[in-house]
Amino acid sequence: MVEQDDRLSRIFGALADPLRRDMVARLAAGDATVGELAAPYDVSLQAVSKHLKVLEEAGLVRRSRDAQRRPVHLEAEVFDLMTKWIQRYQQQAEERYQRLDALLDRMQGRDDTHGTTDDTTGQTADRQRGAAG
Amino acid sequence: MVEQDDRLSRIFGALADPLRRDMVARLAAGDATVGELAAPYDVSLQAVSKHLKVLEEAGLVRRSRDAQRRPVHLEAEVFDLMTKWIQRYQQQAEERYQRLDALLDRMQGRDDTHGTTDDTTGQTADRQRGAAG
DNA sequence: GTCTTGCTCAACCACACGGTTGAGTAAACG
DNA sequence: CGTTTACTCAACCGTGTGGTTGAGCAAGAC
Repeated sequence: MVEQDDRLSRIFGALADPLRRDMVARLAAGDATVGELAAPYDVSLQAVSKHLKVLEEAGLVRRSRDAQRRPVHLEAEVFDLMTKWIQRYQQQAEERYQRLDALLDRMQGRDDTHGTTDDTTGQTADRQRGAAG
Repeated sequence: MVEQDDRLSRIFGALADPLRRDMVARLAAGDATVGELAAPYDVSLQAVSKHLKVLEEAGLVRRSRDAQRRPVHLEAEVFDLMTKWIQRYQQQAEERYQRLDALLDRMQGRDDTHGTTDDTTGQTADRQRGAAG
């Protein structure tokens, strides 16, 4: 679990950089060499190589060997890991809204104690600490 | 475009930290105050406050006011932005695989010279497709 | 062999990040 | 009023990140 936690951190961290995100976008269209990836940008080849290392350590990319070239390949499966994480909490939040709406409806229909809308979730407490991912 | 680029960087950057990801997970279950969020962790309240600022600037979270308390609320819509970004390139990569597969099938049916099979994308290609296939 | 190409590794530098402590602020409580 | 609660802001500090240049290495070209 902690292992995947670290993996997610690497993945999100890797995609936090616009240049790296750009590279991922480019690689989605097809494999490319380091030089080709570096070409559109105003940075050194070494910098691009570093970025690729970050992407590789995050498991987003794989580097192979072809003579003196280093073709880079996008590892698309990693996206699933992110999507799963996101959807989990997105769904949880949505369900909470639905419960909140239902509660508000019921209160309006029956009683009208007072208008403080917050605190309706059983107050801010940690009734449900299902954290960790 | 650039504006959203920056936004995505902030979002991914915010989620690159396991503690912040944990907070998001907690907030998906319901709003909480800073103190409540800080409680489970072994860091100072100031550190947690800083983390919340990062999440806020990424648009993942909103802080309001309730007396001296600062209830934190998860802004779930942001997930859509991420999901869109991910799915876009995920889909693009998958389509590429399908095209590649189709090409390889056609070649096996006709000829078997595995010379320059690649280049279906116009980029430098190497025809190794190991993982997600 | 030597040269060139395509890349990585190493060292360095400025700056951002995550943590700390200490001080300050806003609202409730006595 | 002063105290307590709940927090933010400011300053500092070690470490990580993104950039640079310079050196080195593997493989094809000559």
